[in-house]
Amino acid sequence: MTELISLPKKRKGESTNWWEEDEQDDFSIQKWKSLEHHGVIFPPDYIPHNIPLFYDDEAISLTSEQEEVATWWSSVIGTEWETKEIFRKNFEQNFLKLFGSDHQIKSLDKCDFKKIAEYVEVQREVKKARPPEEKKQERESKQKLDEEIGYGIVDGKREKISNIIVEPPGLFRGRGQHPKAGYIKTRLRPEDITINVGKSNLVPKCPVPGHAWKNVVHNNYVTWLAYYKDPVLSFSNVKYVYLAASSKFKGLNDKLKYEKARKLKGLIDGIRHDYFDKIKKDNQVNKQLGTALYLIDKLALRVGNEKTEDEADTVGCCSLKVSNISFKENCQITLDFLGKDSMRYFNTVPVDPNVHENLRKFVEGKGPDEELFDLITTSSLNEYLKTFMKSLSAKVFRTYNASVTLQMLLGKFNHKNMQVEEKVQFYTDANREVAILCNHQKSTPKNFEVQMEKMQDKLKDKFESLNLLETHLKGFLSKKIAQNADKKFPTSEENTRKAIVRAKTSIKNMEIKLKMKDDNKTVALGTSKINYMDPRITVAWCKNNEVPIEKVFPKALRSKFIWAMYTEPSWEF
DNA sequence: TGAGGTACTTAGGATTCCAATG
DNA sequence: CATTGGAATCCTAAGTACCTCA
Repeated sequence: MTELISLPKKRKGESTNWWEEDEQDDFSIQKWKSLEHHGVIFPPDYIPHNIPLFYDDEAISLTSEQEEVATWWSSVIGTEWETKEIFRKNFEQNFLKLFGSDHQIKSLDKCDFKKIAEYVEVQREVKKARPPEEKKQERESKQKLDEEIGYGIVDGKREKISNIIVEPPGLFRGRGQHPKAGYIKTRLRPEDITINVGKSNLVPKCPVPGHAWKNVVHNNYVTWLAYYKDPVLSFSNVKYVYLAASSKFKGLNDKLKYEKARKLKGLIDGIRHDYFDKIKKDNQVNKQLGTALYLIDKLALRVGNEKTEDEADTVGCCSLKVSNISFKENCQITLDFLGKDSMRYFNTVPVDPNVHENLRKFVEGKGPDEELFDLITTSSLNEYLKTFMKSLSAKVFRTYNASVTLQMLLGKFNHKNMQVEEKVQFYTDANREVAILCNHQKSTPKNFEVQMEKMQDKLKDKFESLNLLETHLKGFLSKKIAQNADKKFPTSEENTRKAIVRAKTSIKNMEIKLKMKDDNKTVALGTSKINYMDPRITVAWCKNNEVPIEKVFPKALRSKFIWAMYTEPSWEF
């Protein structure tokens, strides 16, 4: 077997890699012994441009704070945010508050941001048009800064930090119908930040002169380096600063996640047996538990925690409403609801007859806004799962089903002689099936249609030149001089044959590309690759089939999954 | 048992990068 | 050499899960 992945050399008797160590178990209790880092840094202060806002054709000069917020709005103009009702309404309220009730500015509709918007546009152009050396220098100084403070030291090992710059101020872009979309996200100061470092390690210096961190703690039961209250959702949300995906903290948890899913694989037959039991003959609560778990297992639904009034109204399995389900003939149901990120789940599937009957009963006598599963909660469902395995919870089913599906699909591969590109396409097809199972979507790229047409045209051209080549070849065969004997056509029969082969592969590749593009129009492949499919399945498959790993895992994924790179070709999920 | 808090994973869109193309 | 479009990465919102406390 060729070694297709370049790996750090292992030294005899010395193991510096966490995934080769034995002490992974106590990670669940104590995460580290020493932790050292440079804290967080803050986005640059706002620099005013002193361009006025016009109100009833009158120039209004703004304070720096008002101007900054007005400038945010200016860059929203022309995007769909500008006309999004909640966003606009919330912004107006927030914005007017900055002026006070006796100020003449009383309505967003009458505000004219044109001059500021022009300025924003010009600045954008200026930034884009910077000379390349300047851009390069900027990039380099950014890298240097990152090199200096973008790393922490955990138990003596240098680790990348994922987010050292705290979130800049701006307008809150909540997704879907988020009740707080358009709120002002205020600027964070050192006084908002709690720092976590080792007791005997240096406390990071506050980067803003004359200011100080809110607090410094030494909590080694957690993996975060710092946290702050979210400026918009401060009542509930906390933002953490963590190490990057390549770190031991993240990698080890990731590995444990997949190991848990593999354990579920060993139990799944018993679990399915048990929930079918519950579906059939138990009391109402158990009927709901069994039926909900059936949907989670079969359709890879999220568990669906309750949400508060201050969030977009989305659902998962346990929070499904009567209006989200409809019943079709042949034991089919249609689920239609907005899930995480307000992405629509819309699917018609046949279900087990008992499930179908249960669901019909759950709906009986309820209004459209009432809960389908009114007798259970996500906690009670997870409690039920704990009876099978102490660390089992609903989300493990998504991981398990995604990984099992990938393993099964890749297991069908038996085309070792394929071109690498075709092998990659096979992999992508499997990836897509998983993504569809998990309902990972993306919006159709802008001017997708135009680009498809362009590619179609190109393909047509390629067919035409293939035709010409074949005619040219016939010329040789009938011993006539080909009429295209000039310029761009090959001068020998052999070369013509070669050119034909080249043209054919080129057409084939183009067709593959075209099909992939269309198939992937609305399917997001990345999410399942990053979060759901055990990377060892992919690594083993690549090794077995001589596909270089970088064809399927870009750099960031190779370092995230460094622990999986040593997987043996014979490994199975 | 339910609400709120905490810590972590998962998610799509925006932005940036980079290589192919004219 | 500039443009452009797809891939890769960045950003931060939005989930899950579990704990504590009344």
